[in-house]
Amino acid sequence: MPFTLATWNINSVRLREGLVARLMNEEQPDVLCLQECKSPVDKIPLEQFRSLGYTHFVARGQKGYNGVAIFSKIPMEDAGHRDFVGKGDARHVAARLENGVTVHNFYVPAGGDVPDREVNEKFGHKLDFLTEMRDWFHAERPGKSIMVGDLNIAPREDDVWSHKQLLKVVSHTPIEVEHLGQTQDAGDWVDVTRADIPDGQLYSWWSYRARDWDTSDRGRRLDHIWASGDIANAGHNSRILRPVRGWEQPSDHAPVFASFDL
DNA sequence: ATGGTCGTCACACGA
Repeated sequence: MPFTLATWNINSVRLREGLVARLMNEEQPDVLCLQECKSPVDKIPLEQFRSLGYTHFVARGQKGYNGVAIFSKIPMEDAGHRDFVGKGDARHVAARLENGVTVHNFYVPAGGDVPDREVNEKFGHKLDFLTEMRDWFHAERPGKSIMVGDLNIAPREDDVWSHKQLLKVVSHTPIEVEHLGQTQDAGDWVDVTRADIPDGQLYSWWSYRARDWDTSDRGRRLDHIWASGDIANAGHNSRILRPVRGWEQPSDHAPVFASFDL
């Protein structure tokens, strides 16, 4: 049974309820994973999403920060969550679809401005979070799984507008790329987006601070869809919906899509 | 080289 999955950092699900509904209406992903909901779970607007067919829902939330949610038209059960780095942050939730596929939804810490854990504890937190993900995936050996989210790292040279100018900018530093690579290897994860679209610049995030994000096009690919090796071949039709970044009062992230024939 | 913009929550803080 084929299905389509999307991941989107929404930057407040309450402020952008209408944009979420528009994406559901226009694109109809079977499963939609959101990050940065910035809302307690009991204040996430559900009614409109339910009326659009997204009758299944799991989430983790906290007031004002972080927050991850999975909306699905496919029946699914809560597959738990983990408090990486033990700060009580709502940065991970998992669900098991009725077809047996487990979906992990992550929001990796952004890491602050200075890429040095000695002077910026947020950068250390980001690296520690990735290390704990690596060790967990190594122990769990996930099979028949998809892992998505805002990983806040653009690993490849063609995942950023300027490799050279971003080498010392948090999200593209070698130590972050190394940590992300180890996390990917530990779970035998395949980068589905890049398996589908191996060549060329690819971005999912453009800063709010640019005068004209579309023209300057200084983007980064921070949002990812990975699949475990046993189902990675089923992934296809990957795409990033760049026009969504130009919708009214948008998130600074565009949604990333992939379909799976399973 | 610097500052540029958002969202949340009520003062800065995180991104």
